[in-house]
Amino acid sequence: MADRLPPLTALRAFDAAARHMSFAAAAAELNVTPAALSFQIKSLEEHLGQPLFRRLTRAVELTEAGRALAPGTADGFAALARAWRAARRVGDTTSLTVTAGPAFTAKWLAPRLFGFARAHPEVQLRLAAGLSIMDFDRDEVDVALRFGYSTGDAQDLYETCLIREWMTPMATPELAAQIGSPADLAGMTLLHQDDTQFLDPPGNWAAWFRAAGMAAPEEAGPRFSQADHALDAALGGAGVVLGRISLAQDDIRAGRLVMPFDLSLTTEAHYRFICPKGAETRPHIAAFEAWLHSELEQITDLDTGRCFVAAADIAP
Amino acid sequence: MADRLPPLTALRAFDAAARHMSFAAAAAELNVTPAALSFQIKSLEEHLGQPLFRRLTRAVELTEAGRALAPGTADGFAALARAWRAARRVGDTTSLTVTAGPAFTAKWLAPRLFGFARAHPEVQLRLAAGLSIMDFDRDEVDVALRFGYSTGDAQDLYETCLIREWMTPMATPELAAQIGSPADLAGMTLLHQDDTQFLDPPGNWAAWFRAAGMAAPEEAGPRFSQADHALDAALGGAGVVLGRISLAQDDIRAGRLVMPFDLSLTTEAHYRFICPKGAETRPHIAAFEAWLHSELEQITDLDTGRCFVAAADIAP
DNA sequence: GGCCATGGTCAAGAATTTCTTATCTGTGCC
DNA sequence: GGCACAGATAAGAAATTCTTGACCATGGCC
Repeated sequence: MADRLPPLTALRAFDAAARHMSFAAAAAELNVTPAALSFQIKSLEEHLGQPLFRRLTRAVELTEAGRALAPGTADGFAALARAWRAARRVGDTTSLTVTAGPAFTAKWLAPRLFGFARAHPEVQLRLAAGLSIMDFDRDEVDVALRFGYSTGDAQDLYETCLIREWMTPMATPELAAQIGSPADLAGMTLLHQDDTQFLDPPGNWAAWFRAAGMAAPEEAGPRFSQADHALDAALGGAGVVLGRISLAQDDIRAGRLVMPFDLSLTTEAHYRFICPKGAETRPHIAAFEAWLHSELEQITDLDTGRCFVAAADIAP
Repeated sequence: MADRLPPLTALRAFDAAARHMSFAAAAAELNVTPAALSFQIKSLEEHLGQPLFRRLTRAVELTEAGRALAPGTADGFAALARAWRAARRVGDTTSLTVTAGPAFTAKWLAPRLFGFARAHPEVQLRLAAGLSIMDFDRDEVDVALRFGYSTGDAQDLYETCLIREWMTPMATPELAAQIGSPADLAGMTLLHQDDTQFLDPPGNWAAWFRAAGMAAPEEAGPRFSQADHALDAALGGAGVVLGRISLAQDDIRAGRLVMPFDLSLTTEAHYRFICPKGAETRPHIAAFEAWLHSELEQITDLDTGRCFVAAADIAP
């Protein structure tokens, strides 16, 4: 019984007092009179059996017991507040926070967001670019768009596949004019990106050259940690990139980049739409998913006439 | 203001209900009637604006909002409970939890604990061997004994130096009989330990040989992650260990190990007594610290007649 | 089919907690 | 000395939380 928690209101009063190091300020924060706060602290100290604050003449300071208690209450109430915000978000159909990788955000999502905003003016969309965010409650995110393999072991997640990705060499029209056969690439600057490197099998130049039936030239040329930077470099004429179609779509259609070969590398990795199970039925999330699917469908035009080789089939 | 926390009693009721997935069981845990619990949940749902549980015929299940809230409340209340236990511990003068490294626990602390228990029968001592434990509140530890450098930047810690450590070759009397000069060691099995390796400069065989004015023989021989295991191996006649005097004290006095050379390596690293600032005045902690100091004083006998070289002075 | 046990809900009044008002104390500062 | 400040105390008021003693729906059992 001695381990059971003391009255929570008293704990909260202590937390506020410890944060402000002032009973008066804490009382103001909690919208109560200083007298009430003083009473709460006193009752908590009685529960504990020893004082938590040392009352100095016009300030208070924590006793050792108070110092032991304060960080934990701060953590505890912060966790409760975060949880409560997460629960409130569930009922909120006016704002929608989406996290996606930086490359996809820059090259695909951001340019199209205006379309979604026009179709759904009632929804306030917020983007959080980054790869690491994955705790929906903690990070206050509603939807995650991720490139990779479906783990399948996430029980409480709703997950759908958005598009099948494929990769092929891409370059500016001027540069592409000098390319006749895959062998020509050996003499050119190849741009590498790290973020398809982690795939197994990796979707990199070596894999593409194997698919083309030739040995890969020595690994050289600049490396980029983000695919969009590699693509931007190619747009500037810096070299040939093994581009991801999802990211390059707009540049291809606009003629800023061309694909000199039909040969395209496919991979088991997909773009996936992920949200907490049950969230997919909330109207604004359902609307966003539907919009994504309809927008991404257009990408399949570019599939026609291409020759696909799966990275898994040509693994060394 | 919508972000402000709802009534905490209601949150706690929800937490219990979510953990048990049963209102009746939650009510029993909190020592209230099911009606009271039902009322609390309902009031929480009103605060949130949507239901947290779906009431099935003879069970309840969480809604999406409930699933978003539940893990956070569990974390939050666990943090509060931990903090409260930590605060209670401060007023408790009957039990004392000490953490020390595994080697020091095995070779020095544990054999002497009986003496402390006899001198202070009112204190219940608990040992927690391990190197990683350092959060006094989180891990519910009162005192830590650590070997290493004083960081000095820990504002809210009380820290005193227990002993100056030194190292010298040690072996069984039989094995030591074959050792005349440092050069003889080259042909023998040297036992290595990893836990003085991290020191800077490291307190290892290479350093001792440098101090002895000769090149270290090739790094060979068994390695131990814990110093007490290396010492135990030496006691079994497996080889020569560069032993730490604090750990070997008893074996040296008993004649189970001998030190064939006067040459001893000292280091800037110390054994330190560490506790939260202010805790050092609590009677049972003060008693323990005093006892440690008086016990460790005896070790200085072994200093007489030895030749000390600081590891820092002979760094390569 | 009827009955009972189970698990949750509701409403009213009781009990307890929590808050306010008003007054008081000690200390530093002008 | 007197004032302002920061907190403490006491008594009564307000709010909350709880219990009692109903009720309801459902599934299993005889």
